[in-house]
Amino acid sequence: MSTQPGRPGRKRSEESRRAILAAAAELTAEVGYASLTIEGIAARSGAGKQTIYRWWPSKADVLLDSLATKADVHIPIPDEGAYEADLRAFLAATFTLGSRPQVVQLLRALMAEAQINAEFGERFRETFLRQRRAALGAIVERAEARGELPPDLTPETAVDLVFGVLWYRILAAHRPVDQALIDELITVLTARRQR
Amino acid sequence: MSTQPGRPGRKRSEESRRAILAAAAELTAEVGYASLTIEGIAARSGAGKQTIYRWWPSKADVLLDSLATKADVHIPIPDEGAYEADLRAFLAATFTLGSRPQVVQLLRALMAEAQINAEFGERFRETFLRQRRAALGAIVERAEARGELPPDLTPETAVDLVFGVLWYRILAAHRPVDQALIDELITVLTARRQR
Amino acid sequence: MSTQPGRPGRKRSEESRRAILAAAAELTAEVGYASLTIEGIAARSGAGKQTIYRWWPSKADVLLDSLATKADVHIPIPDEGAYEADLRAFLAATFTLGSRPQVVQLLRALMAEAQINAEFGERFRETFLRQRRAALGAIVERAEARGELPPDLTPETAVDLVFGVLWYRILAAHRPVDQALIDELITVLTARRQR
Amino acid sequence: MSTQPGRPGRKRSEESRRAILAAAAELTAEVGYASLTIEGIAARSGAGKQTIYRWWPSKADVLLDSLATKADVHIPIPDEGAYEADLRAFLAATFTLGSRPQVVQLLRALMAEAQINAEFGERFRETFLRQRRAALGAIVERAEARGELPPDLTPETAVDLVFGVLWYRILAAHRPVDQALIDELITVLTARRQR
DNA sequence: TGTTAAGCGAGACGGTACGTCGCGTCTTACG
DNA sequence: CGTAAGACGCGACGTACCGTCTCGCTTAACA
Repeated sequence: MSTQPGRPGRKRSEESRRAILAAAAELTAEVGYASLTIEGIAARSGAGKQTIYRWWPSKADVLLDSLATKADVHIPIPDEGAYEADLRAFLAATFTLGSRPQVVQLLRALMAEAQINAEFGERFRETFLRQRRAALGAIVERAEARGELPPDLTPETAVDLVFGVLWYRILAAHRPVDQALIDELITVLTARRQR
Repeated sequence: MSTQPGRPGRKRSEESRRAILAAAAELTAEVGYASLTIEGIAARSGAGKQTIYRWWPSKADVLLDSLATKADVHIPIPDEGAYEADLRAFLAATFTLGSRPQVVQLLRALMAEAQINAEFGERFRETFLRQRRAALGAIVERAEARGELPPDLTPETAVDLVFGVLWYRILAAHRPVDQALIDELITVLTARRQR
Repeated sequence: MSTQPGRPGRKRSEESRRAILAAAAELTAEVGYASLTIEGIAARSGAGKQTIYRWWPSKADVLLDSLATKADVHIPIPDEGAYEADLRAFLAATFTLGSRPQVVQLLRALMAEAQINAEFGERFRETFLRQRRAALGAIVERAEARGELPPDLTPETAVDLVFGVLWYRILAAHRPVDQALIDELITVLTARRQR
Repeated sequence: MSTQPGRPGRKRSEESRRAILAAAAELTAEVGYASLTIEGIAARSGAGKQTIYRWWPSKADVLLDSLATKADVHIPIPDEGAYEADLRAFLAATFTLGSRPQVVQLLRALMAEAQINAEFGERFRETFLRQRRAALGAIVERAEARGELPPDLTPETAVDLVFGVLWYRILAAHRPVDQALIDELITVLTARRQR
């Protein structure tokens, strides 16, 4: 995706790159993903279509790149020593993100495209989804090693449960993720409630 | 969507309807949802495009209709008296469905379209998703009334958890749903294990 | 190029056809053949690009069709009984046509395209050029039968000489064809001058 | 079009120039003028596009230059003292050239471009066509001064007749120029036969 | 012997048009 | 009035080249 410096020929224009990512994000917010077109992005950004096709294989990849640009999308792996605190921090961070309508709209579009376009699906899973799973996975595995996970609940399934609800609310239920859900999730994912 | 009987003119052709639904399902399996087109369905089924547009608002609606045609998609609400048995029956039925690749492919396409096309999304949620939620919801609410649900777990969230994992595995993880997951889900959704 | 009447489906739109031919001729006059585009013709005529591609294989074919539309392009084969009179009539008609700048511009473009695009060249020769050759050819062959052609001049070459000068003036010399040239040509093509 | 000698900087690369002219000629023969592109010439010749644009205004000018490179394209003005001998020599030389398919293909392309691109047309006429006219013109004018031209045939028209047939056969008739035509032309252009 | 300036291959850039695909609408003739 | 057929206006696709613009490098003439 980037040009080595020691080569002949004009360098990739960083200005165009930024303009394209910005235009794509704006247009998605304005007209929706279904009406988003490469031609529209080119026109809005002042770039030529070829410049977009040169660097991204599809409009979804432009959006994926644009999403990565937004700073707060990167969720750190919390490690405060305590399982529940880590979990709470992770969920809070993730769900804060989920409360921004523009980001949610983007996530819905990307997940949809991933279903329809297998190659993009691969990229989406490998880059975006995997990172998120890894973050929560680290927390949960640490907990399991300390025996803080409920018995009969593998770390894998625990992670599936969390992301499952999160995505289900975004994709199917259209209900916001709130504090109550966080509490319930923590109840489900910790052994403490057994008494 | 249907023709009143007591009126002049030719009646809707049941033959065309079936051919269209079949062609749509076949083509989705063969070329994928992204490459599915109304023109393609018309050509394969021998119908005119107008006939399709007359009875369905979009290609996704044709597929949704085609899905409803498949017999075993209709999941009954089990009521064997015992919460865990009901739950197990529901999960088994649902997950059996999820093990048929063609059905899974269809579900992925419809869920994707629901993200991209708001009007279809509405129809998809109202007809397809709601029925399923209602089935599981009935079971879980019965359990709650009997105090068989874990404390701090509302019926709503319990249902979200189940469908969340199911859809997450279909849409994001691409891992099959197996017996192990069913057992874990039952563990999470019943209070009994706490002691 | 035409639709049989006894078939299903919408008929070819005669209105579109006319609008396209007119737009093509106008645009050629306004911006020149080099800047003539199918998109431009579509925009000006209010037709879709596909409609143009459906009926004509290239922009040159549209122009060729448009040329055939102009009434006075059709040159009759004169037969007044006398060779020189017939010849004079044919040359006058042909050269009158050659004095209309728009037609000349069109002819130059078509002849150019015929050099560059072999398939169009074939069509241009078979439809347009051949008819003209046939007209003059009839006159000259009649004259030869009566021994009115100069000795050692085959009818073929006689026709080549006439169209040669005509096209050469149009394509290479950019000089108008005038009465003097007609007189000289008649001198060359008749045996009378021999004395 | 050429670099002044007394200045700093790298000199024009003769090697590139030759490679470009050769590539252009080869490609025209291989894919035809319509598919000839500046990018193609650059790729084949190993030159950069900028180098081509620096020295030639269009692909047709490259070909015109390439044509001038071919040795036998330069037709001398014969002067053997006798009109008919000069004429015969000129026609033979010209028509020999016309029997080389590659040269003919080039001439067709250049004449076509001259119709379409006015500026190139000007250059083509001023450099290429004018020289040829001058050569034949000299012969014919000499003959006229000696009274060897048929009466009522101006030198101008005589030259038009010759080049007319030549180009007509190349552009429109696609028939080779043969000895018979030469004989007929000489008959037409000399007064001798009249008696 | 450096400095300066032009030419060079490479290749990204903003554009324009291409020819194709599919949309959703609209006649047709037929049942 | 429903139906298969198919033309229509439309909009976007992804591609090909255009002519221009950096890049880093090479090659000369001049200081």
